[in-house]
Amino acid sequence: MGIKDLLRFMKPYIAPIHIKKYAGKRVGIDAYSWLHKGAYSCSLELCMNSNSERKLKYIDYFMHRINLLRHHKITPVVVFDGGNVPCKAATAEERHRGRKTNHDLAMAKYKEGDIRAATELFQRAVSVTPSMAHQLIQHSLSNLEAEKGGIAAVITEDSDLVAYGCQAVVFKMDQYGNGEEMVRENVFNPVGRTPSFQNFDQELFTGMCVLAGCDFLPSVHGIGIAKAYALVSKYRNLDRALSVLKSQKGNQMPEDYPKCFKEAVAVFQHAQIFDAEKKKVKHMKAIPEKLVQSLDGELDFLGPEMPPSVATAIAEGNLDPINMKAFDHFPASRHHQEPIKSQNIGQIQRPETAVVSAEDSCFSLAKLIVPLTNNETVETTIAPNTIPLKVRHNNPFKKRKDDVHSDQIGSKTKQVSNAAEVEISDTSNVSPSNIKPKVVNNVPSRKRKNDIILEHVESIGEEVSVVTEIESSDILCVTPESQESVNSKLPKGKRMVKNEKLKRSSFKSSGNKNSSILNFFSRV
DNA sequence: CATAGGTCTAAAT
DNA sequence: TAGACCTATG
Repeated sequence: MGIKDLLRFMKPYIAPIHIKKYAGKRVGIDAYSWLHKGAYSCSLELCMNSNSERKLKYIDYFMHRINLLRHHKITPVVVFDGGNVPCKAATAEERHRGRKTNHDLAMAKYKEGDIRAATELFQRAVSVTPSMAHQLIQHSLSNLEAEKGGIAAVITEDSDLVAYGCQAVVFKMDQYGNGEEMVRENVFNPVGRTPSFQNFDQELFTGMCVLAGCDFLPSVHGIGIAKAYALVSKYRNLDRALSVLKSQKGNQMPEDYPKCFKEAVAVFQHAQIFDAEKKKVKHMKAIPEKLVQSLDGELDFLGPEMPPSVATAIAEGNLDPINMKAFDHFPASRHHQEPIKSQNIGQIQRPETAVVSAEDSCFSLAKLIVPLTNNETVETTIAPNTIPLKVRHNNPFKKRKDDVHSDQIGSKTKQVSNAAEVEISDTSNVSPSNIKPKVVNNVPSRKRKNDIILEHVESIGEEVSVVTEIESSDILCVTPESQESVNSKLPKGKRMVKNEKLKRSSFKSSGNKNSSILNFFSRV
């Protein structure tokens, strides 16, 4: 997902930061990435629909991070993405037909008053088109600027956010608030950085992203981020870049690529969002008449039309945007009436779920933006037990030896699932037997026979890398102790070294001196 | 050099 | 399963 290779390409513009940089600001949060990650800590309970406390561990995870932000005086604007499935790479032709058919059928049902059937059909339309809810969230995140005091940055794992034009995007924020940031302004006002985007504007940049291949449209064969950049950079105009590309590719370019291209770009620019004040769906940015014409008046790629009543219900968290059913009424015991306090970062609050301010919330279609400020009345909006989590076994933050030489942060992209819903699949994948961690802490059950156990690394706040010839089956466990000691315990030929270049990517230094896990290692 | 396609591996406490 | 890494191929 996201824009293929974008983060790697943009590496010169990505730098480590601590989230406290955004003290006093509003920061958007792509809630699903945290939900997914948090769900790993209690996947078993979720899968088995256990009643134990542990089942709500993911709330702790989420709230811990929310509290972290609030501790740093940041106003979190949490966005729940109700979208589903990334679009499959069906041909554009099929996509269009399917969408049209389902859309028509859905509209028919809707007129009959059968909202549920209609929305089911709408979903099919959506599933073959870009997941609109997903886009909307992101778009709203990036453009709330004028409306609600602005979103200074968005925390996400999804490289798409850059294409949407967020002011700043923070990727891979960890539990201490360390992350990797890309600031829009730095991209467009570069000082001697390569690649240069000095002559780009947001539209050109977005066009480049689409050309390189995005969730909504695969790239033309042979075109990747580098060529996309070259094209846009050279012609400085999307239409011209497109026609040059067409002349180069001939019929290697799908017939409707230009049309799809325009739609994809438009999705990044003009998503529908829910206007919290007027309580209806609107376009984030007006669609120019010119665009309407060039698209033949068809705008359904931006998502189905939604009547204000439905949109409002979704936005207020009363209606599941996926199945269009009302959420169950929660048991009274699950309600949390106390306002959230911003102090006490260590203590995790347990509102069962998202907290929403009635008067200050704003959201877009199929998602919820939840501002948290100190003195609001809070209200539970989505019960965890009614929103099953779809757990994906992905790996957003993999670090490898190759990252080490880089001055920049790792190039990985993110993964944000669009699933708003919910089943946890395949428990076997998360069972210990299938986990082969490269680095583990000293949880006994995780130890393996041939583990190399390192008792201590002295200065845990210092970056250290392990450069060894570790067998792939070896697991390295490192806890605080001296480096010498570490080396003495390593098998022959293996040693632990300090590596300057690891400084940023290797270690979560701030905040937690008790951390006992050296969370980086290299394998040769 | 850039891309496409295969292979490998995963989050959290 | 998706993403990140690796590499054969153009």
